[in-house]
Amino acid sequence: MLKEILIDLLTQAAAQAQQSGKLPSVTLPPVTIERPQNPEHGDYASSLPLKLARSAGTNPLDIAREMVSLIPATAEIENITAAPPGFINFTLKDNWLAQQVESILNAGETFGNIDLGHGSRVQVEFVSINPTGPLHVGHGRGAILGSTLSNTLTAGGYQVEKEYYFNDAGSQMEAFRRSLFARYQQYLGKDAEMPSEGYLGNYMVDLAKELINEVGDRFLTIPEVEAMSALGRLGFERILSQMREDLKLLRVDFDAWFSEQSLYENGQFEKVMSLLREGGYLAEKENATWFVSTALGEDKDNVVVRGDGLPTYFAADIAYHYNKFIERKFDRVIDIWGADHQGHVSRLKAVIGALGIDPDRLELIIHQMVTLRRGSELMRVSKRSGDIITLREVIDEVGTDACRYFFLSRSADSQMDFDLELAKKEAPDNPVYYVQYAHARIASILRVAGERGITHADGDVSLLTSEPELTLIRKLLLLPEMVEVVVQTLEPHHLTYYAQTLATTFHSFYKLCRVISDDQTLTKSRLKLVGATKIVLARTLHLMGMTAPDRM
RNA sequence: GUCCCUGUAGCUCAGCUGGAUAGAGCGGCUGCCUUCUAAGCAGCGGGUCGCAGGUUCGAAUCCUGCCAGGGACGCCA
Repeated sequence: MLKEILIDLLTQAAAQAQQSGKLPSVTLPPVTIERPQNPEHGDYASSLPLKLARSAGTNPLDIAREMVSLIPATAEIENITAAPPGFINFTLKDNWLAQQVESILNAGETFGNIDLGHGSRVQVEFVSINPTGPLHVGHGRGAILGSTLSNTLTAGGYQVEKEYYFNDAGSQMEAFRRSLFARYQQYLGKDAEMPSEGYLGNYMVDLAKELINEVGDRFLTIPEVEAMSALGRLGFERILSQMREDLKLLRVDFDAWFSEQSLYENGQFEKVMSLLREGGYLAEKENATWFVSTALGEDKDNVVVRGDGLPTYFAADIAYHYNKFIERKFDRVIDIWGADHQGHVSRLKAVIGALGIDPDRLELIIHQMVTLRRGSELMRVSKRSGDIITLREVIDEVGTDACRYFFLSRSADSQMDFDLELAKKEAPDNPVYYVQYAHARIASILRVAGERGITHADGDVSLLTSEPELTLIRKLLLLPEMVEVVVQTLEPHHLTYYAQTLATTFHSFYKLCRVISDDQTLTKSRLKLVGATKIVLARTLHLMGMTAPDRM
């Protein structure tokens, strides 16, 4: 990429300046290249002279001028200037920019790919909600974050595996089974009490009715423990498949569904516990087994095996992460969690460190909570109590594309209100349609050109010299840099900003430059440009998991 | 009490590994459809970047304290 070339040029110029004694031999700070916000400052800029000035004890502008004089001419760069107080600005050549249209057309949907991962294996684990009830909006946020990030990591040269971890063991599952059986009995006219920690939502009643329609009352006639377990299994499978459907509707899919239960069945849980025990990280106290994380600088110790002999969620998670890193040998693991799991981060990092795994290989994305409202009315989102608005209802009401865009346009760090009324009311003005409209407009131009029998394979891109054309090309060329930003920060929300500015640039170009005109050669050149723009818009939308419609 | 996230335009939010006049969308006000989609374009107005200190040539961005909102501190997950 161009950025690397510029960094090389700067590094060499600095070294040369030092050799010739024009610049004191101080250690070079990391050479960084920025994109200036003011176009008058060129396409790229570096503040290296300003950073060098302190240690060198010289005037930054003098350093900038000296370095500028040492940077050789290249095919891409029109000019390099030193600007006060000590920036070096690079401006690209118009004809080089124009030629990039051909590169984009040749690359097609691979344009934007940039090999940062070199094929290393990264696992992205997300959603991973207990299959004890329907998904709600908060889960949707994690789902869209995860799927978009995965798409982008793939574009960034990583081999990505998307995984859903489901807790089919443990006390929540137990509470689910008992709740479901209670509802089942109640609906069949038997007196049964809901467990105190049970799932009270109406969906459990509906689920019980559905199952009765399917299997009748036969679970009343077999031993209760057996009935509960079998019925629970059916309910669990039903909820899991509903989740899959909801996620599919959101265009979120997974490569693997990982069962917590499997960790106990294949002995991995025991193996990890004995490893921790051998390492001296476990202690028996208060009738339970503890991971002594205080010895590793944590605030407190954590129970791994409870007094009743059952492992805690934390213990299962330890085994699960051991499985990810040691058994399956992922180079990097990214977990996406809601803010309510924040407190779990440091102890999990501590324990994988204790297992001899570099904690930096585990990266956590914690997204803040989502509150759902309809106007000023706050909607319930909790699973255990009462009625909820499900993710499914939100998708049906708002639509997949708008939903994805809405979740993606805010950083994971900010808590958000999902206002159904607003989302619906603003649907036609939603930025997602603005971006898609740009794509549809281009499709329309290409359609008209086709109808008129205009072929443009022989179009000459060097005719693209006007300001709106070059501005558009510059914007197109940012896509690989956006992919790089998202891969490095793990913040997919930058994509929405890019999509929006790209669409703006195109709409503006569209107004100023007529594509299909009497000038046949220019028409062909511009058809190439809008063709390239269509590719970049589509790619950006696809990275975000959205559709790129040809008509609107 | 401790830990994490947030506080930027009327509203919703970008910008935060320090850089050159603080941005976008929505809303408000003005213009623009004989020609490829007006779900569009151009322009105007709008800001003590929560508050107070500090570091720096330079702070919305980094550090400290305070205030406000959200989340977590469980032998739940």
